[in-house]
Amino acid sequence: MEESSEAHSEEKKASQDNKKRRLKTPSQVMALEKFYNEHKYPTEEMKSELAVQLGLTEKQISGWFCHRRLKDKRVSKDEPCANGRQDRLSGVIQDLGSGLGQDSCGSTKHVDYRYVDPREVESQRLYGNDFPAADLTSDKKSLYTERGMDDTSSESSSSLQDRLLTPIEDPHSVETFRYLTQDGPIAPLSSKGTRTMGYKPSGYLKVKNEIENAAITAVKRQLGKQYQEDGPPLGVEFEALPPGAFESPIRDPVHEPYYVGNPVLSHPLNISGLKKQPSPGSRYEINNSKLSSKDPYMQQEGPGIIHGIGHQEAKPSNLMRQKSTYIDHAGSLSGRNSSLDNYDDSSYNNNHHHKKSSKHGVEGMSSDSFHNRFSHHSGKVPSKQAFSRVHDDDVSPEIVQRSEYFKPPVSARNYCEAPDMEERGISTIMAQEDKFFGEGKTRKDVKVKMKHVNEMTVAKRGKADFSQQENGTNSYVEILPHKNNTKGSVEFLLD
DNA sequence: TTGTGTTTTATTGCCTCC
DNA sequence: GGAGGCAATAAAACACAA
Repeated sequence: MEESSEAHSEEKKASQDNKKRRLKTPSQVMALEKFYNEHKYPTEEMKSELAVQLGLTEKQISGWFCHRRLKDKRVSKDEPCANGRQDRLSGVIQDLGSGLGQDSCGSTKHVDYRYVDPREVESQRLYGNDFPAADLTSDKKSLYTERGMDDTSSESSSSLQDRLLTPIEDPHSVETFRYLTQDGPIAPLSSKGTRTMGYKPSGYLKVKNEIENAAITAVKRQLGKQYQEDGPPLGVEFEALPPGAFESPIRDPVHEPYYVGNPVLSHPLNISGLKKQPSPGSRYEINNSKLSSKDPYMQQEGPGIIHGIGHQEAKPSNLMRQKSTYIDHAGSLSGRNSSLDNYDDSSYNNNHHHKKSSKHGVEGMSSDSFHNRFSHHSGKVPSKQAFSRVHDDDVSPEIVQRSEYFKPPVSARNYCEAPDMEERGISTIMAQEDKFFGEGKTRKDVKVKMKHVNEMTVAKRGKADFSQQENGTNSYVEILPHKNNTKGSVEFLLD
């Protein structure tokens, strides 16, 4: 009797919980944002898969995307979007005067010149594979600009944040694209989506060149110097810049102290050292060693954090301000030894578990389900069991440990997750992030730290003082950003 | 601790397209 | 007519200042 009534009450409670508005977990939001970056208009199949992945209903997914688009639009509308506004990604001053504006995820109803039909853009992405070889190269470039343009939006919250990453993300998004379309489950599934997504050089592509020119020009101007045609290749480990790699400066005393583009470039040791030979006994090393055997991704590159932070730094400080909440994650980076690292699982569980409704019962994702889904799965929707979702309170120590790398910037509002992260298993990040958010630390606490880090990095950039990097005590936050910048703004510039 | 403002989520209605 | 999307609205969750 008691049991039944108890069960009944629980059922009732669950039912009420379901009615109640429930916040998406950070991991869910992250996954959604991530997906949103790739597909602003997901197909039915995508939605359902996403729903399965995240333990949400399709309705919720649809609603979320809908609101997300609205948010994008709203934000972009709020933004004056004046010509020459700075690209949040790379600090590139975009030439909006060319008429390319930034697409918000905008509705097709809007004829605002700033909007580029997202569906069109997306279709181009989806069919990137179909591009002529010649186009592919240029398209790679275009992707950067596209994203840049595509990023108008979200100043606030996640959208902006992730978009800040886009340039860096882009190179990977190309890849993402590949797996999404070639062997990923998405493309084959998107019967509807693909149906209307034939590639037609219209809209954005029409003005692509203009965009590129404007962006490149802006970047060059910002850098204050020009690369030579045979400058160092980007996107790879940099050797010391060859003497005379640059042409004479473009008389901009203000940027004089800067190394061209990215100071880090001139300090290859910093990058490689960071990536390959972290200080002995460092957390990174420990994690890396652990990861190396299990996570091939981690072997390819440094922690996703690297990129994430870089994005943040690339972002204008005024933008950084907003939604500092998520920046906090990055902040935790610098304080690897801080208590932030010492959170325990129970905190999170206590904080969040009680809020969860019984409907889904799953907040996190299996450690690599998301990633696998959209990258390696052959297009078949795995069974639910296959996802073996990680319950919030079921985050295995291993996962948690692995995730520590990504602790920082993955979040809805400050989506600084690196492109790597995207490919390395969002779920891993998600698990970690959920955990992170769940830890007893308040966002406020973390925020302070992050702020500090940001200020440091900004100041550092201004001074072009890299001595700290050389002393070996540098934090990821301090160095990584530069690398990001390199990839984000310079790479495409030179590419 | 509380009040207030902001953000996020859910719902509903209308519109457009197929 | 159904599906999908946008827009408006309400309400919950959250952040923050006093």
